[in-house]
Amino acid sequence: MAEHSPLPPAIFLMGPTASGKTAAAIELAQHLPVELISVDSALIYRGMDIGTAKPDAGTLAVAPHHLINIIDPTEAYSAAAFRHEALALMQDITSRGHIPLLVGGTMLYFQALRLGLSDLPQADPVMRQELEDQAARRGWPAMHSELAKIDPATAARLKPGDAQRIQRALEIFRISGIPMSTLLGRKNTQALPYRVLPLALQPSDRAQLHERIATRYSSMLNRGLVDELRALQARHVLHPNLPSMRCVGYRQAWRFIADEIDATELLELGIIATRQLAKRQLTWLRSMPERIEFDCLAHDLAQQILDKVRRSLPE
RNA sequence: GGCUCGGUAGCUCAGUCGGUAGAGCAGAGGAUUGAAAAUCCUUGUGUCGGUGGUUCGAUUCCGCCCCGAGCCA
Repeated sequence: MAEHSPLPPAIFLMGPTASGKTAAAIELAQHLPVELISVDSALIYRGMDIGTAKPDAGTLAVAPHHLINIIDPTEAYSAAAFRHEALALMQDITSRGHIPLLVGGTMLYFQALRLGLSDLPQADPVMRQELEDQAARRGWPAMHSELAKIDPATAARLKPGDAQRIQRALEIFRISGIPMSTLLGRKNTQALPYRVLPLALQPSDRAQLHERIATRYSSMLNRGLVDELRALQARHVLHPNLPSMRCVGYRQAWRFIADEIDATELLELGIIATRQLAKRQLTWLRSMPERIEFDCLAHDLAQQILDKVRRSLPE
């Protein structure tokens, strides 16, 4: 461990959806020389504002967030792209004498930043389509057996029903000729050159977070989530399988517009999907070592975080 | 008031030709390397509405009662 080079500080503010991350981050930005980087796989989309609970223009003017509104809903993003861009931004911010404050709920992105990613070939839409077509003919279990022949370790790790990961493993092999497990096994320590303060927002009472989620989703619908999606559909060529259209809330709104579900189901299913998202995010958080926990239901959450950050970053 | 159909897991329901019951959803837990707000895995004991009767044995058959929906008066 090279703890002699004084690493510059960085703050991670991680929490499930509806935990009040954004409000806390904005509070910090008003008192400390921080710059915000959004760590959120949904806030990246331009035009997807209501359903992603994106801070409004006024808020963004006061507290600018990097990595918000960077691509159209027709495009795809990735953990690798995030890592690349976030690292560059962190360097810029640090060179300006500021502290990078990474806020969000996409835990894979946080992990990719902190632990790095292996050197894998990037996604190839043509190859994926090919694999998709083959799977449609032969079924995913057959694709899983094919994977078992070329990469037994990965096949053993993946469940035969996990189409997405089986597809990725096959894609990696067909592009590079090397099994995914081999590539993942290569030494690849890309330690993050920052002293990270990992703050985790978790609810002391899950039921209360669930209520907050229900209220918030209901208000998203009142504020025109469905119309927002209609506008996007008019402006772009969209498909329900696009990553953007699989975002919680939008997926359900799509089904409502397609007349598959009624307004009652739209509300109900959207709330359920959001709760399940929060749950998955909490699973990630629990598995993160050395996190500093806060109860996101505390009324003085922002103040607590501010105090903690001040104590941890002696200038 | 009479008739009919219902009352089984938090919800929607299946089922037991009589041997105390199981799916989907929800909830909970877990995995997670270029789609991650994605994708996948694990996890089901509940006075089978109540009460009498028949029976070795009733959630199942019969009687009565309660509750809900519908139809007829």
